[in-house]
Amino acid sequence: MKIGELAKCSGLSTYTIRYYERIGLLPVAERDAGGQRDYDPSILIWTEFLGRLKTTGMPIRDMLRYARLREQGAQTGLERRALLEAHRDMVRDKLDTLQASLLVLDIKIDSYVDTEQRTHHDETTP
Amino acid sequence: MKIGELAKCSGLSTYTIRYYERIGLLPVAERDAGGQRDYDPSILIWTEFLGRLKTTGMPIRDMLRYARLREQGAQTGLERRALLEAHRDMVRDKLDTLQASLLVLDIKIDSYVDTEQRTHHDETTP
DNA sequence: TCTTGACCTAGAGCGCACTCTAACCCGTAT
DNA sequence: ATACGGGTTAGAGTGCGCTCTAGGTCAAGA
Repeated sequence: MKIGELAKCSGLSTYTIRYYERIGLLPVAERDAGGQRDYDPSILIWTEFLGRLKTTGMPIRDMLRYARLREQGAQTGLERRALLEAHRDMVRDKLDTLQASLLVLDIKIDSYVDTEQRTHHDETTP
Repeated sequence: MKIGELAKCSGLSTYTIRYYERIGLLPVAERDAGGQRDYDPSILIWTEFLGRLKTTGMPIRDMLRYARLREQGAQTGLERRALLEAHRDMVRDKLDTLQASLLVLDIKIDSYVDTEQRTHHDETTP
């Protein structure tokens, strides 16, 4: 699997894939006879996991910590788990504040709806 | 209320307050005799609302759209409402994907826990 | 009077996460 | 043979959202 195909499958751009390799988020890729990157499809498991860390808001530097631990093998399991648990707690917090803000947003929107039903608005709120 | 106090109350830095005024997110502040910004406490309602848009991930350029509409007065209500509704939908989506990712994260963490109970790990997953 | 601390401006700098450019190489189809 | 559609590199550029610096003003307290 060449870089273009990995790009399609993973949703990352080829630029990003090379960038991730440069900084150590992706393992240094094997090369084919012509010197081009040649990926084992199992890389997709890793890119998908990275994507999940990313959508949950983990900064690259933390993914990097995880990636380095992973490369050091099984004895880093405890540390990786701790990293993930800390991250999970962060995600839960984010989820809570997001939920709270959603409620406020709904109330705000309702107030606009109300305002349109009466036909004037006092503008004392944002 | 001077800029330092607003900073304390709003959680924004004085840098950020001046920056927000520069770009139009905050109204151009009144000045006291000495030429220093002098805020009416009602500004806090607006900064709090901005904070909510920010924590829900609205980019500054959209907050700016909202702020400009607000300055144009009551007849922009419909447009503001539409903006907010679009944003709310975005937040709901984000909430859903975050929730899904949280589940995956939990499963992953559980797998680390299992792995530690057995005393070896096959490392076929991230 | 002098110092301190908070304020002012214009503009530069920063950290993040990409994203692109320029110049080159390689294999395949025409 | 040559053109094309991939790939390669090092390094520069981008967009976002601040954050800070330099050099100055101003009011109040010792």
